[in-house]
Amino acid sequence: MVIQDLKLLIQKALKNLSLEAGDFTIEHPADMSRGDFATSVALSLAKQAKVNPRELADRIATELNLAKPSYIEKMEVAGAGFINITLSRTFFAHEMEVILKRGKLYGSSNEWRGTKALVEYTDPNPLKVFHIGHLMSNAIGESIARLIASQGAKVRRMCYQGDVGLHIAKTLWGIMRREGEFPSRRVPIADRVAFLGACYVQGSNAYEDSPEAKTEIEAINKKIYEGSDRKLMKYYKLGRTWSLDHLEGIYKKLGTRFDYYVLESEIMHDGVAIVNEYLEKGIFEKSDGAVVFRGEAHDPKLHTRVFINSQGLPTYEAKELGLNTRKWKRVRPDRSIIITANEQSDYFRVVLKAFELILPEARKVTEHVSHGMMRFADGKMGSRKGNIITGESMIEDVEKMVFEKLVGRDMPEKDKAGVAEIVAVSAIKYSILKQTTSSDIIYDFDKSISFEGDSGPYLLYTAVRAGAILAKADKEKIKGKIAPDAEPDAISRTLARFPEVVSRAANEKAPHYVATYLTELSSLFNSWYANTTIVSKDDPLSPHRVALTRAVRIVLVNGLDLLGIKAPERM
RNA sequence: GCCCUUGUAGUUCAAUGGAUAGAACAGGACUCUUCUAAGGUCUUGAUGUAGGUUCGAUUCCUACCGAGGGCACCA
Repeated sequence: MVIQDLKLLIQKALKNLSLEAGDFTIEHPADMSRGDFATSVALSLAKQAKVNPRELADRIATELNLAKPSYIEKMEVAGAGFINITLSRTFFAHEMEVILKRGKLYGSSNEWRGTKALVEYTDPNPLKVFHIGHLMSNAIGESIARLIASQGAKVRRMCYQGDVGLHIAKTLWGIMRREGEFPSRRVPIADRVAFLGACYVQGSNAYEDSPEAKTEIEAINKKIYEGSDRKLMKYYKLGRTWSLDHLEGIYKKLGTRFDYYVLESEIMHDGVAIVNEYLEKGIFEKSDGAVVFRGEAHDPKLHTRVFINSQGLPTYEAKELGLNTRKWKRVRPDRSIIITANEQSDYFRVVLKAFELILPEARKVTEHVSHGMMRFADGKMGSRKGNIITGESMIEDVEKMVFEKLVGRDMPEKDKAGVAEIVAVSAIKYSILKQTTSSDIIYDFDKSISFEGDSGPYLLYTAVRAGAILAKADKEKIKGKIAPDAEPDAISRTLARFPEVVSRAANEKAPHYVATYLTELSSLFNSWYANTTIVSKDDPLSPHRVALTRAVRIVLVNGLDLLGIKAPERM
């Protein structure tokens, strides 16, 4: 990448001037008209050199210009002592050719080559609804997986599903209360799963409101752990199968394919064994009949957590140890990334500290990436009210809204449902991925998800438009051809930055850099589109414009793909 | 009480320690005989408070104020 070359160039110039290079950065000027790159190295070195920054910048610029490579148009001093660097038109002509040539591969690199990365995300619970948190985890995890894969990492996706624990017992308690209503196989799967979700709500409310119910639910929990009650196990296994089948449909819609599925029930015994083993070694201790880990003994910012409860059952903590030990044994990743909501951040700090004492080499490669929660503009949606917006209902609602917009569009009726799904998923995913993953998302139920402006559909619309232009160019037999002497415009300059944006997004596990970038590119393209006739038989500039349009389309589609968003042909 | 995260236009979000803090939505004014108007053009408007570090702070540090989350047998 150019940026590395520039850095070397500047380092050499500094050395020739006998200046200590130190750590300096090369950035993009806020205003593109100033140049493609800028460095403030003169400003930071001025003090050491005991000269005024402007003079120093002049000296550095002069030195730089002595060995100016051909891909640079000019390097000049501006402002208080910035050195602005503008790349040459041949550079951009070449870069545009690279985009057209690499196509789908443009933006990928081998920065992460040799790294095997395991990404765990989504993590829904069978017998419970797929809620918005799972949607967020899925959107973010999928995008991070794609980003690091694009940089050459070998990526494995894992989904960890909680099929044991108190939440399951709550659902089963509800089922036992409504045994007569238990749906048959003839009922559509979505309705069967909705029944399970309703049973969970009932059980969950009862658990909090009634001490008797609480005791009953705890007893059910124990029975499931032991597998002792035949009737209970029948409903449990049936419900679990339905849930998992149903979830599979959601993953497909969202564009995720997992390489590994791990159920809590598969690793909980491992978790118990690990805790018991290290209980003897003194890492865990008994307290009030439970087995706990004293986090604060290792780090004052940590706290005590229960790994095995006083009934002898593993908590989420013990299972987590089982899971991560299995990851290490089965997959042996170089990077193990776990994506969950930030309400689990402190929990993970404690559990990972325990894990560090048990399997240090595995802990070293494990990191927890937390994302914010989705909150609602019109007050919180309490899960107890039963009228919560679930991940599924959200997709459905948005799909309906998109479908309505499609009425009267020049498009075959049979294609509309598919397009509505793509557009709806793009709207939801973009709204999650456009902002820093760590902060909460405010979901305004009245406005719902915008299809205008800074949105997923805006990006799709831009890509579709570019596609329509290319189709027209084909029809009129205008072949795209980059003009080597074309004046580089904001679009080409922006296009050429794509690989850098992707690399940064991957390294920082921050998809929003890509989302923001795509919106900026779309805005530039739409503006250009509005006052430029791209396809025009008589215009000698047309082939260049068509080629540029193709490059825009390639980058948009590639960028959307990195966000886990499909681009439709029409919309 | 302690810990974590977080405070930027009316609202929802951007801004690898750099130059004039960018968008979108909402409001106002325009814009389809032309490649998809889910578009484009113009327009009003912001860094919680007080210090500190720095040539330079929205960004780093400290305190305060506000918001969200977490802190033993849920996940």
